[in-house]
Amino acid sequence: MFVRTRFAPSPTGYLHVGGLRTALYAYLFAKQHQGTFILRIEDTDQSRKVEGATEKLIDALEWAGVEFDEGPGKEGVYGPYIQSQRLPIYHEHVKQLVDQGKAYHCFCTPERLERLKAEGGTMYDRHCRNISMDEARRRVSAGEPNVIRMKIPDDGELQFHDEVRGDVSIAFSTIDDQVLLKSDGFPTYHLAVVVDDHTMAVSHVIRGEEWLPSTPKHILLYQYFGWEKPKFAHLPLLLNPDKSKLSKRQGDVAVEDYRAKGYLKDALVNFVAFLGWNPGDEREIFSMEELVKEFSIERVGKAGAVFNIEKLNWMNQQHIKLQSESKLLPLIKPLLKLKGWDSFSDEYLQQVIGLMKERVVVTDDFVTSCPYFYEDPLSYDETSRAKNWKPETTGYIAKLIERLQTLVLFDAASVETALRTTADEFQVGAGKLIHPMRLAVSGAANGPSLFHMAEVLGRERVVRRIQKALEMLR
RNA sequence: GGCGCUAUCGUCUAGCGGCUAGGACGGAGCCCUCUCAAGGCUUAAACACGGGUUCGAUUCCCGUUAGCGCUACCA
Repeated sequence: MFVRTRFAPSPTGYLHVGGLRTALYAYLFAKQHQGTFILRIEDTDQSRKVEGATEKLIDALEWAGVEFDEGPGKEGVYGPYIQSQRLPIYHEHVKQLVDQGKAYHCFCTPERLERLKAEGGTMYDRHCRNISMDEARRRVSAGEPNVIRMKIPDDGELQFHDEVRGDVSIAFSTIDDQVLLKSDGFPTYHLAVVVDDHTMAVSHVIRGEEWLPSTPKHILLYQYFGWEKPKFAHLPLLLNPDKSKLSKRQGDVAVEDYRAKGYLKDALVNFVAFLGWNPGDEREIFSMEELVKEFSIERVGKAGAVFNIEKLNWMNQQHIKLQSESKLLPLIKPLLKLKGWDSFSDEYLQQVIGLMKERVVVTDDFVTSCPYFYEDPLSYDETSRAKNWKPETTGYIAKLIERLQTLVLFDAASVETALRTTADEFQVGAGKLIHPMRLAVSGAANGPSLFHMAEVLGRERVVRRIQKALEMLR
């Protein structure tokens, strides 16, 4: 099968997670069939221009690992890939339609259109459809503002097959004479999408469900042009927890937001892939490579899916656990730098990552949940102090620190032996020393294994912190 | 309002005529344990409603209801 898919966002300033999923599905489908994945920028609305939006979009896609083969900056024979740079192509095509009587100039003013609507009209009344070609040409050359509308048949219906929804049919009587070319000379989405998908040889149009109702118009255009139509697949929407269309108001929707919050690209990609698709068995953790191998349009669901942060968190945790310390390291270093903690060796940090990997949900946690790996405790957890630092504790710890100072090898096993021996001497449980020592060394009530933590921190820090705690906590 | 799409635990979902309706997240409990996690085990929790078709419907058909989408010279 010859496959070319595309992701065709309008440059709004950021990549929406729903857009990420649409792009991902189109990408997975193309890659799986050794096809081509195209990025096309749909910027035909001049009033909605956002500076730098395309760059941000590309940046987010690249971060996520959804790499396009053709698109802005990767010009192929089908370019340009930015619609505002393709105006002549649209003009040439729409002229053809007008000449063939499949579209017509409409001179109705915005005021007239508004009046029509105010009077209860739900569709354009086709007022300009009957203007003769000659008159239309005359008025156009006289400079009268106009748009070009496509003629929709009076009756009948259009049926088409959707790869995820099956057969869909819509009566022509419910479809408006769609504007194809705006008065500013820019095409509307409907014209541009059809012309571009055809001229770019797109084989499968994979897009959001919001486009389903206008697909008949698009198919009619393919017929008007005498082109073979691509296959269509309309994806279910991503929803807010209250089931409304996923929006900014109810949380983060930009891919950049999740990136900034410390989610791994693998986790976000895995998660959005599973919003509307599953492999049919019980596996859930997938890499991009596995998704490419296993994805299938047939298994894409039809119902909208709520974007559930809790599950994303779990998935991120799973992916962090799977990631090696060395892969995680470059993700953590910039975060440490922000805190001014940038003097640690890679080796030390990888040990910290090894201990923390199973206890974090986002990468920020490697920094914020365990400051004790980067600086001496500034305070001590009050609850733990009240519970674990009794009057007799000072004596135990004082003895323990002596032993720690004389250890030949300061590793987890030796520290543990030293602590348990001390506990035995005082005839108390090891817990009577473990908890106070943890408090002294980290200032926190919980964290990784105390003995391993001690090994990673090293004798110097551990001894220093315990001595300080002995003064502070007595 | 019109048109369209959709409908299994709270959430993501499996199921493609016969199942004790399965899994995952989250919740509860237990185990492990130096704490927190991780992990293991157990548990509560769903077929929107009403008609058909059928020996038999979660599954097929038709309604109803609900949700969502579209209804721009926005995409």
